[in-house]
Formats: sequence, C-alpha cells, structure tokens
Amino acid sequence: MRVTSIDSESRITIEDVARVADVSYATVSRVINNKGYVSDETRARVIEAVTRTGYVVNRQARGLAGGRSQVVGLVVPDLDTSYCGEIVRGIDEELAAVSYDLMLYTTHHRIHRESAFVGNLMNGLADGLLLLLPFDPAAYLDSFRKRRFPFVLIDHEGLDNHGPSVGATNFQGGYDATNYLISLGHRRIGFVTGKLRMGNAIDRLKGHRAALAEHGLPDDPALVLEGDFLQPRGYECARALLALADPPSAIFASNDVSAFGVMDAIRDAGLRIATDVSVIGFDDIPGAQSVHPPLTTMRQPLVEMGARATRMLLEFIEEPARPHERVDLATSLVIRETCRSPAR
Amino acid sequence: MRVTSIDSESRITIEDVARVADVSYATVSRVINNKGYVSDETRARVIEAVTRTGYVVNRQARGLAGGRSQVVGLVVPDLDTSYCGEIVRGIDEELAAVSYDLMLYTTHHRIHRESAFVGNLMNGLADGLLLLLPFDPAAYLDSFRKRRFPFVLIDHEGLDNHGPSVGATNFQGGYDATNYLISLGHRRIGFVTGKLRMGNAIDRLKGHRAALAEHGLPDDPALVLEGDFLQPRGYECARALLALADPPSAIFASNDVSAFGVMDAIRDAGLRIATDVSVIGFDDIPGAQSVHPPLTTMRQPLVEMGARATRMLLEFIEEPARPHERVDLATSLVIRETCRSPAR
DNA sequence: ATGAAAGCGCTAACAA
DNA sequence: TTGTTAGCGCTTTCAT
Repeated sequence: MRVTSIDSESRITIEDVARVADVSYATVSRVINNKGYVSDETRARVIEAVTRTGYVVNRQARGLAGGRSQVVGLVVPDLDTSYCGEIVRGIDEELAAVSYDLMLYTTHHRIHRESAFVGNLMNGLADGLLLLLPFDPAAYLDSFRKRRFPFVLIDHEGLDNHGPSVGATNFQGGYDATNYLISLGHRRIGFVTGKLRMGNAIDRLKGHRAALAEHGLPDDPALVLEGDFLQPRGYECARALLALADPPSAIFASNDVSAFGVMDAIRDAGLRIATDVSVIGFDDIPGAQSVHPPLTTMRQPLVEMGARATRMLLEFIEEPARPHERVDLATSLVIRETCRSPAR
Repeated sequence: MRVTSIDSESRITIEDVARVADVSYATVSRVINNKGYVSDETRARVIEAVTRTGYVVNRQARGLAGGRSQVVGLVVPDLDTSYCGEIVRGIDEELAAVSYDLMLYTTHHRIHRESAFVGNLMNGLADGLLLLLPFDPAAYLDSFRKRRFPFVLIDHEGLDNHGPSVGATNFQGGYDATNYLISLGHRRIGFVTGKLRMGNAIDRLKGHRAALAEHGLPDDPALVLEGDFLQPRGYECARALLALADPPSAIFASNDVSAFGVMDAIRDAGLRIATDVSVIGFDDIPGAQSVHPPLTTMRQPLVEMGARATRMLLEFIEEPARPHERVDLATSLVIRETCRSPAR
C-alpha cells in the first residue's frame, strides 16, 4: 500500500523513458551509455524521449549495478590558499566535461583522516581518487594497488616511486628563478624553503643550489632558512635574512604565500621592494598579480596540473591496467615588478 | 562463470558480517542504523563482527534502498579566497562527526552550472544541499520546496524570504565598524562596497550609513565607491579615495580581500597604514592576521557559519517538515594594527 | 538490433 | 527480538 500522490514531480526512471520511446529499458540503457548496437532510428527515438521526460540517470543505481559511479574523490590538505583552489578549478572543469561529480575530503592536515576517507571512497562510492599533496600516501597506496583502484597523485614528488602522478618541474623552476636573479646581478640571494619534508620543497632548493653552483656562487648556509609555505613564516625568515650583517639583495621564497610574508618584512624594515630587495615567489597563485607591487614568480600551471591529473585518472578508470606515468608540467618565469638589479 | 580469485581484499558485504555474527543480515542492518529492536547481546556480537571483518557500508546500495545516502552537496561560487575555505572547514567538521560525505560543486560564477548541479544532486545523490552565496537561488528553490528536498542557504541575505539560511549580522557589523572608526576620531571615512547585487554588501553599507547618521556625519557620496570584494578593485577604489581633494582619514572595505588592496594603495601613495590612513576590513579570513600590519576587521564567524548551516541541514534531513529558520551569527570587532586615531 | 531477466548491496515492511 | 523478502533503478549477460 502506497500513498497515492499526484506529485507530478516524482522521480522519472529509465522505465518511464522506455515506455515513452516504446522500447525495452535495456535499450534505453544502451543509448545512454553508448554501448552495444542500437539502430539510428531507435536511438533517435530514445534520445527524444529522454529530453521530453527530463530523465536523469540515478547514479546510485548505476553504481550499484556495476556501472561507473561517475564520481571521483579528491583528498586535499586544506582550502586555505588559492593554491588548492586553482588546482580544483582544473579538476572540475575536466570533470564537468564528462559529467563526473566530485567528492571532496579535506584532511585539515590531520593525518588519520586521510586514510579514513580512503576506505570510504574505495567502497564503490568513487571510481577513482585524486590525492593532492598527500601527507602519507604510503599508508594506503598499497591497498589501491591491490584492489586495482585508480588513483593519481598531484604535486607529490615521490622520493620513491609512488605511482601515477602529476607535478611540476620543481628543480628546474628553482634553478630558473635563481638564475634570473643572478642574471639581474644579484650575488647574495636569500632562500626561504618550503616544508622540507615535502619533495617539491626539496627540489626547489636543489635547483636553487644548482644555479648558485653553476655560477660559482657560494652556498652560504646563513642564507637558507626553513619555511613552511605560510605567510607568517615567510615574514620571519625575511626579517632574519634582512638582519644579517651582510644581508641578501634578493630573496627567493618557495611559494607565493611566503613571498607575501617576505614582502611585508621588507617594507616593515623600511626598505623598498625591488629597489632595495628583490623578491621572487613560486606558484603564481591569483594573488600574486593583485598584490602590490605585483609579484614576480615562477609559475606552476596549477589549473593545468589539476586538469592533467584528472584526465590521467579518467584514463585509468577506463583502462586500469595501463602503465603508471609521471608527468611534470613545465614551470615558467612570470616577470612582474618585484625584481630589479641590485643597487650599486 | 567468474574468474576465481584469491583476492582476500574483495568487497565485504553486509552478508559476510551476518555470517560471521551468525544472524540474518537484516539484523546487521538494524545494528548499523540503530533502528528497531536488537538485544544487547546480539548487538555486541554484530559490532564485533563488523570490526573484525572491516565492513564498510556500501552507500550506493543504501541510497538506492531508500535509506539516506549520507552525502550532502555543497555548491560554491569559487575556491579562490580562504573565505569559502573557512566555511567549508566548518562544514566538513560537522559532517565528519556524523560520517556524512561532501559532494562539491564549484560554479566558477557560471550561473547555468548552478542549476545543472542541482538537478543532479536532487536525483538521490545527496540527502540535502548547502548553497554558499548562491547567485540565483530563486531559479531552483521552488523545486526544492516542491520535492521537500532539504537545503540551507549560507550567507545569502534574501531580500525576500528564500528559505532556511545562515548568515551574519551584516548590518550590525557595518554599523559597528564605522562606529569604531568614528570613536577613534575619524570624520571622513571612505567606504569600498562589495558587489551591490548581493544582500550582504548592501546591508554592510546600510550599517555604515546608519552609524554615520547617528553621529550626525554627512554621507558624502564621493566617499562611497562600488567594489566587488576583490583585491584589485579595492586597490583602485582606495587610490581614487586618496586622490580626493579632501581625502578620508580612514577606509572601510567591505571584505578583507579588498582591504588588502586598500592597504597596497595606501602604501603606493607613499602613506603609512594606520598612522596616515586607517583601514578596517570585514570577514577576518586567516590572511587578515598574517598580513602586515595585521588587519583590524569585523569578524564573521565563518567556520561556525558553515557548521551551523550543516547542523541545520542535518535537522531538515531528519525532519523535513520542520519550520524554516534563518539565523544570523554575530559579527565582532577584531582590533589589530591598521586603525589609529587620525593625525592632528 | 532488441528484449528478458538476473543481480548489485541494502533498507524497510511484514512475518514469525 | 529476529528472520524473510520485496524492491530501489540500473547495467549486463544471454537469448532471440
């Protein structure tokens, strides 16, 4: 016994469509999923019925029945800066194009949540997983492999081979940024690192050192301070650098957010950005160009990284056996107004 | 014929648990969902079996069978500033507490996507929907109501009654901020608005004007410039304000991000923040305290807004008939270092 | 090229 | 208090 309802808004199922198109509902399924043979004439009739009824497939049912759930999971550490926001933009543009939905998990840097989510996602909820800056991927990557569960790492420079991933040319970026500063005439360059437990931070530092070495410049340890990719730390490091007996004429911050801190510190020290001390960042988040003066930075194609990772994941979902791939997108120097040749 | 597999990792279903606990699988379902009567002894046995097998419910199946999908959808305009990030933090803390998952939809300000998502979500995918700063809610709110689909609006000051929502006391916040500036001795206060098509921007402006009026201060139209909540526009507006024949001694920006632009403009004009021109923002996003000098601002409890909205949504999911409610969380003044009494 | 029918894993009546 | 069972809407063999 069910309550009779005059609810014209009640859910439209594949059967309703079948009835309207006067075919079996298996045929409707074929048309929708572009699988199996359907005559053009029938196909047209079905499509017509779909639009007329306003039918939308029920993903739960589809997922249950063994089809794709058309959902991908995304695990991010936080949403505090636009860094993740940009990457997410790339992800959801790509996803929208194929009508996939995004399940978001923010760990807020609490490690155990990372693995908790993962169990959930693998349980049929999602077809694949995107892991942005995973903290401890080793913890669950094995179970992905075991279950052949598709995943792609974003911006994680595995020291060991962690699996399919997309990142950027961090070494080259670090190298190029420092090179640029050197070409401007800087000889003493301060460096604010990122979190040194992260591969990308390490690679940027290595690139920086390589450039120094190549020009026969000393690698003064006093000039390299450990940061954490955050603004307050960038500020503190820069203050310390500026307080040195022989302060640097330029500071390279491992990401834009900490470069903002560096800029603040320079001003607070009564110095002029660019004129007195040059600053270069890394990432090119949107804020880099709206800050004043606009920040010269080593650009990572964040949106494209998200998009690329998504396409890669989609391919794995299609073909789980395909070989793992690791792609590093090229960084590029974006010259704005925070770097200048050192004053005489 | 199925390929025999020694895959110990293969999916564990409710039946496996039932077998281990030696009960029917309906009983397992009862225990899991805390529904119906189960003897304590049986319950214990089931729980034991669940943990031993590592069972995780398949949400697709649960959703299909008419239970809750335990997913809520969230539609946001963008993830560019930490504004949304903070709210999302509140949301997912609340969600994690009840083991709900989050489906994220970013419209990137493309209006039509807003409605596209909504159709999807209502189709059984989610139990309810959170709409952050919806652009054009009227477009689909009706169908929510018709289907009794639970939803909550966040930070949308409906000019008309749009439904359950949580926001902040924007009028009061605008009023208090301006009052604070006046109490410091400022008489000419510049105001950079938000997007004036948004109710919250309008209310802040009204609050500002109310405070002016209350103190018998003129509401000079030259002092009110339309912004868009973004940094570049904040910069431009401030430049214009500072270029006035009789420039303001303080500037009130309708959000922190545009206040950052204002700060840049003040410095670029060769003036000192606070000493020469005071600045006050609105929101208190994390960046407000890491910028230099730290920004005095009218705080909106963003995390709490997200959390509150989530709890409200959860209640609607539990009890769809409950009356709509609209709560405005209190704003509060956070005094840091960008405001000072005007110079003599 | 199309239809029939067997589940997918679970919830929620209904029986017992 | 517990078990049995009918679907939920769909994909996917297997027939035809």
